[in-house]
Amino acid sequence: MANKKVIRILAENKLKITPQRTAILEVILNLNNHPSAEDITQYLRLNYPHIPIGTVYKNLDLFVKKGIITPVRTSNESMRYDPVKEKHHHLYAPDSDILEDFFDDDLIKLLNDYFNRKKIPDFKIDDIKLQIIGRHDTK
Amino acid sequence: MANKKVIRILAENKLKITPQRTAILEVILNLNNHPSAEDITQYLRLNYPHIPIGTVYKNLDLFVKKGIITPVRTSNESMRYDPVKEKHHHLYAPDSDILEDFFDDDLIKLLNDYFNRKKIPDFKIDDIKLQIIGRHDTK
DNA sequence: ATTGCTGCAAACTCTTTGCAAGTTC
DNA sequence: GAACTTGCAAAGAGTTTGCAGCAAT
Repeated sequence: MANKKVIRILAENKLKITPQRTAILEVILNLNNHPSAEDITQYLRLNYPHIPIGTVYKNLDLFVKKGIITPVRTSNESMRYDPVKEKHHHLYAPDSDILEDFFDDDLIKLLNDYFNRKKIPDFKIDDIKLQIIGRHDTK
Repeated sequence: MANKKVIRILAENKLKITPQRTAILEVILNLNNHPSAEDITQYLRLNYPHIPIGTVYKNLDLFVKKGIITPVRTSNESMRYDPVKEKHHHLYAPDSDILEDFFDDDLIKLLNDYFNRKKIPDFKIDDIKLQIIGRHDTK
C-alpha cells in the first residue's frame, strides 16, 4: 500500500515505518492541497475510520522537525502543511480558504537581489515569506 | 485620561466612548509593539486590575471591523494587532517573537510593478503580505 | 530487547459567545 | 429609553500531552 517514495523519506529520516505514519505522509504528498490536520484526518478516515487526530498531530510535528514538511499559517486559524521543498511563495484566497503554491523564480531572484543590496540594520534575514492575498475568478 | 486622538478615532467610527475602549485603543497606539490580546490585557492591568480579556477581544474585533487596526499572524499562535495604516511589510524574529513594521517604499513599488506586469491566471490580487523572517543581532 | 509509536482521553491555549446589569448617547 | 458595552463565565476550536499497551527495529 505504502509507496516507495514515502518509505524512502521515512527511512532517510530514521522514522519508524508504521501504517499510520505512511498513510499520513502519503496524504500530504498526494493531496497537494496544503491540508490542515483536520483535512488529513478526514481524508484518512475514508480508508481508516478510527485514526485519532492526536496521532496525526504527533506525526506532523515530527515531519516538521525533520524538515519533511513546512507549516504555513494563513489568516485562518488552523495550521496548513506544505510538502514542497523548493523555495516558493503562496497564493491565498481568504474567501475560499484555498492556499496554493506560487513558483516564480524571477520573483525569488528579484527579492534576493533586493535584500542583498539593501541590508536591514541589526537584522539577519533567514527567509522571506510572501503571501499573495486575493480571490479566484468566479466565472 | 483618554487622549484626543483616541476620542476622535472612536467618534469617527461611531463607537461609543467608554473608559475600557479608550484604554485598549490607547495601549495599541502607544505600545507600538504589535501586541497580542494577552499583552494588551497585561499592560492594562497595571492601571486597571480587573479588565477581562473578553472585553479586550470584543473591542479588538470591533476595531478590526472598522479598519482601525489590522490583525497580523506570525508562526506563533496568537494574533497580533497593528495600528499602522500606511502600506508596509513586517520583520519577524521567531526566536524572540518580536514583530516589527518594515516601511520601504522602494520594495512596495518593486512588488507593485512586478505584479502589474506579471498577471496570475484566474487570480485577482487584493494585497501582498511579505514577512521578513530572521533574528536581531545579539551583540 | 530496546526504542519508538499508537490510541485514547484529558488538558491547555487562544478566542468566541451568551446574557444580565450597567453605561452611553 | 434605545442601543450598545461591560463583566463574567461557559463553551468552542485547534493543538499538545501523558501514559499504558503495542509494534518496529
